[in-house]
Amino acid sequence: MSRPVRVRIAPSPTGDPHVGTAYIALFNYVFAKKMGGKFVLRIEDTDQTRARSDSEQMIFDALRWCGLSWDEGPDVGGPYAPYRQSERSQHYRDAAGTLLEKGEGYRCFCTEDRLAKLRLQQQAEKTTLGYDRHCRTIAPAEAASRAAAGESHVVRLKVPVSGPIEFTDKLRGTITRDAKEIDDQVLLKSDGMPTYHLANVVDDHLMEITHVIRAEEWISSTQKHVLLYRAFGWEAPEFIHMPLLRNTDKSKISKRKHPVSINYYRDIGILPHAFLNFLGLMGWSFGGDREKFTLAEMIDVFSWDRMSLGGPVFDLDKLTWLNEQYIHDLSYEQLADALISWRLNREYLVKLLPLVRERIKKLDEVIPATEYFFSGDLDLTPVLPEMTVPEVAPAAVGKALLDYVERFEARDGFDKTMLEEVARQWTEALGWKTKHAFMLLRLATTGRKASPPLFDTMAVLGKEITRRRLRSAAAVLAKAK
RNA sequence: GGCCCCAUAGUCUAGCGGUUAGGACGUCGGCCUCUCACGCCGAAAACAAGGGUUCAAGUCCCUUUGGGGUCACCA
Repeated sequence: MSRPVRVRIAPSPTGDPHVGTAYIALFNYVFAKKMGGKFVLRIEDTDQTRARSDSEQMIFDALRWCGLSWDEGPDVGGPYAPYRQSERSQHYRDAAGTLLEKGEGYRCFCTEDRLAKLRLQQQAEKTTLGYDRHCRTIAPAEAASRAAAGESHVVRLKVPVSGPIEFTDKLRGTITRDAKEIDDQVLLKSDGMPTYHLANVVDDHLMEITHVIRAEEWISSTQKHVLLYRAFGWEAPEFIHMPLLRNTDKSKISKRKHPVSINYYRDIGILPHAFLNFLGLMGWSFGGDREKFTLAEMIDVFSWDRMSLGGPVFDLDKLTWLNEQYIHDLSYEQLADALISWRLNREYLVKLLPLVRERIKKLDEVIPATEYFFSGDLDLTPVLPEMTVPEVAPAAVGKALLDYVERFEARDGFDKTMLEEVARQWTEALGWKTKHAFMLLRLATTGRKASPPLFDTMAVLGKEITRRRLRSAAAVLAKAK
């Protein structure tokens, strides 16, 4: 393959900027730079039910904070624009039309209800799961007229009934699955939007992506993508599936068990270089016992044969140690700058001073009064005895805290109005007295019985710190007796 | 459960047929020191199991076990 190297990171704007996105972005970036190629950022926002309005910008900001930049993307443009899938609908509709014409795809009119029943039945009979190809035999002309009459439908891929489908993964060699294990994947949803499978193949082809570097979780659907390239008559890119970052229990890293937002690491005072360096240690090694290295050095020596494939556990202790090394290397001037760009700045002070001005009599009181605004994790031991709700077991109190987190996670943004609204609904659902519920939140988020107004405080602390403190409190309570 | 991926200390990893299995985090001990931290020195700690192949296996092959992923009109 002599085409110029083009790789992409394709995050979905469905929540907070994910550490896995940074991880995969890093390796895409490094490989692109190593090969003198281009690194593209493409937003995969085809799921309108899950899309969050503030998510896309947070992804840009978070990746830039890491020190990664892209040659083409929604915000910087480029020769293959647009880079937002929601703005590329016509491409996917055209592609689906092509498949229909070629007889490689077909319209499916099955209702969600029918599919749900089918799934239940298959579970009961313990037969292989998957679509039963009910609509595959409808004559194309009939299907076309039903569609023209406005009947709701999707477009599915006509997967071969059997036969081995294989592809080569650069890190793992040939991976084979039999077509009979693969069901007829939905390509175009009834709302006219493509699924990931269609969109990524169409876009990777149109954007002339040469190497698809993505997480291991995609391995099992790669055969579908190969089938799609084949159906279109397009050359498939090379596939490189990275290992998955893991929780301490080895499962795929997840927000219930581990901080996954890049912003969390930023907010607790991890330096971007340390963060990127640490991600570079996950599954990859520099060689020669070297653990501390810059992005430029990583690019310089980069090679895929230094990858190991066991899923690496994201170890906060080691990240913290590495961060310490970076901090100690900083000059005092640089450290001052780092602190200022972190939280010791006018912007943050202006945010929190409205909460403390009435509470101080002399300037010297501001630091002690706001200490928890500048901390990551708190030591809750001193206030643990206070963290009770009458008639409720500590473990249940902890669970309730988790429930509150779930509730605000489900909402856009992170402002005091939303936080209070959610808290009041939550309190009511629990049947607790407001003063007990709110004191609990106060103790968990500030470690103190007295604080500025709770929801203002949470808003200033930010989502990451707030979430982490509430989860930590829940964990402590779960262990309490 | 079917299919697929993976497998060196608690964790991140080096190793690419012949090593006393190396480094790092963490843990423990000591030194340094006005305290703490840093730093330095040291210790415990690993090739999942069983079969092959080979003069020789952590390294190659097979099986088992274990872990993970995936089975959506989510990505």
